[in-house]
Amino acid sequence: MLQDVYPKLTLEIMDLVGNKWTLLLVYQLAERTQRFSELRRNMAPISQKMLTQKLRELERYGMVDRFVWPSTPPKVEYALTDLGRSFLGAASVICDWTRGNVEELAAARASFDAAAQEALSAA
Amino acid sequence: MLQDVYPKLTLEIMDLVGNKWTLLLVYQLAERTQRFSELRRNMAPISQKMLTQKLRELERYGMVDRFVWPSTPPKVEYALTDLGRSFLGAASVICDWTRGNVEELAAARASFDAAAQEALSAA
DNA sequence: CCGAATCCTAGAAGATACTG
DNA sequence: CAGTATCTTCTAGGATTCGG
Repeated sequence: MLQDVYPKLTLEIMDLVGNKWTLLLVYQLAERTQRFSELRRNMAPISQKMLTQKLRELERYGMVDRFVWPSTPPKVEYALTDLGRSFLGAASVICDWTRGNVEELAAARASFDAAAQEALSAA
Repeated sequence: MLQDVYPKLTLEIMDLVGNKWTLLLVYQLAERTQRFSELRRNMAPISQKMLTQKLRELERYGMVDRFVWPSTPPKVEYALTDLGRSFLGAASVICDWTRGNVEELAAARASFDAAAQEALSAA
């Protein structure tokens, strides 16, 4: 039965992609290993707190590796793991789907909103 | 440049799958056309409000069709559109990925949490 | 039966200030 | 440089009530 299998699964997926930054962060790290400050620039306007938090989450999921260079000033690099790259492969399918259907989605929304507007003015 | 293309895209994706119910609802409707009350049973413990809200969203995105039978008592059926089925194809790739890696993800979390715990007790 | 309207709360996310 | 700590704001989501 579908609903016995997917509830837990979808909740797991929400943890992975169900927020504003995670997917974008994975895409960013896919380009190359980056330091914290680089990431912050490239992910602007993300806050320090959010970036730290999302990086920890991804590290916890085994999708990102964290390398600390014990120097002064401190230097920390983040890189995608194999699991992270594997995830990116799957996630990019929806990204591509969305990109391929972005106009159709926009048209559907516009049509829906227009109908709602008309129903409103009819009343 | 990646970050010029994907921010808007990922936000669009968050609208689609970045919440607790949407993905599961699409999976549920993929099985067959269903009435509101059927859906509510099958999606338990979803609230009426959430179900209505998510159905409207999906309808607005052109992924779900809504058929009203003007009878007493009222009867309303919901069905996936072609676009909805197309989306399901893309979304199922992440679902399958997650299902295929659920143990690896759990192991990574356990390992991360154990390390954090150890660091804590060392202090 | 289907769903709109209202109220309420937990947790997500932002802003700011401070530290090794 | 790479965080942590704290405070505030915002919103998703649940509970409940009412209507056609």
